Amino acid sequence: MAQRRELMKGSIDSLLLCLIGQRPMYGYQIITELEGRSQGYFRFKEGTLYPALHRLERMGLIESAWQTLSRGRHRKYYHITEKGLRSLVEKRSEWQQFLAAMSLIIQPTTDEMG
Amino acid sequence: MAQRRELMKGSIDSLLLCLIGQRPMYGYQIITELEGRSQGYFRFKEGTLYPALHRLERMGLIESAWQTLSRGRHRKYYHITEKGLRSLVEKRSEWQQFLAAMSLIIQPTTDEMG
DNA sequence: CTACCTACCTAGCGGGACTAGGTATTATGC
DNA sequence: GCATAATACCTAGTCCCGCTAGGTAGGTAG
Repeated sequence: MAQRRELMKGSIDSLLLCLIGQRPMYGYQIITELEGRSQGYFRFKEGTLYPALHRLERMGLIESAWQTLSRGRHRKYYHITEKGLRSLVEKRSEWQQFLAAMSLIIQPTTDEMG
Repeated sequence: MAQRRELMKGSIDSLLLCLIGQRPMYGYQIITELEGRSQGYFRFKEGTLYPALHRLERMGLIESAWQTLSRGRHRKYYHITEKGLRSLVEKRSEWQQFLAAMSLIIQPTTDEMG
């Protein structure tokens, strides 16, 4: 069942903005953080995450800054922008509306069947 | 905001199975029915619906039967199959899990900020 | 130097929603 | 007769995006 993959579409940006909106994070950390917070449900592949981060940065919703740890070790931290914060509010609202519409249809129909 | 389009992916099949699972319906009817039940939220384009119906039929989740009204007028009614019913149960469960995972992340964070 | 972890990146594939166009019947209006 | 619009179906091609599969590079353990 590859339905989960499809369900992701349109939600990933909201998830990323949500996390980064709480505190600056780097890519690899986002993957483990998402898996932890969702109790194992979200397991982002790198090929999913990094392009998504680049897209968000291109759109000006997040910004990045390299941070060096020890010699040669480095991480790219992302933080949310003003525009990103506004977008996050909007995306949460979009999600709520979608949720409401879905639940109007998807209900378990305990008494409908002929 | 084209987010709505992406949110659809992975949900359309569930919506269609839900409707057809309640009673046989034809394509054009599904479009108006979905718009009505969702209070105007879902407005499927024909280029979205018909390919989706054909896909569901190819997968054996629904079956179709032509019905003639007056001379020349005809509708293709879809009804759900046994396999479709099982799939619907599964999809509803998938949706619930996705919903639970999303709500663990997407919450409005009233008290999180540093 | 092999293996695995961290940490980043990307070309290309696949699939699904949509665009834009088509067919055909019925009905209204000029 | 011709145009427009509603009902009712269909589909080739486009776009977007998650993912596959591969790469770079440093650090650590055997």
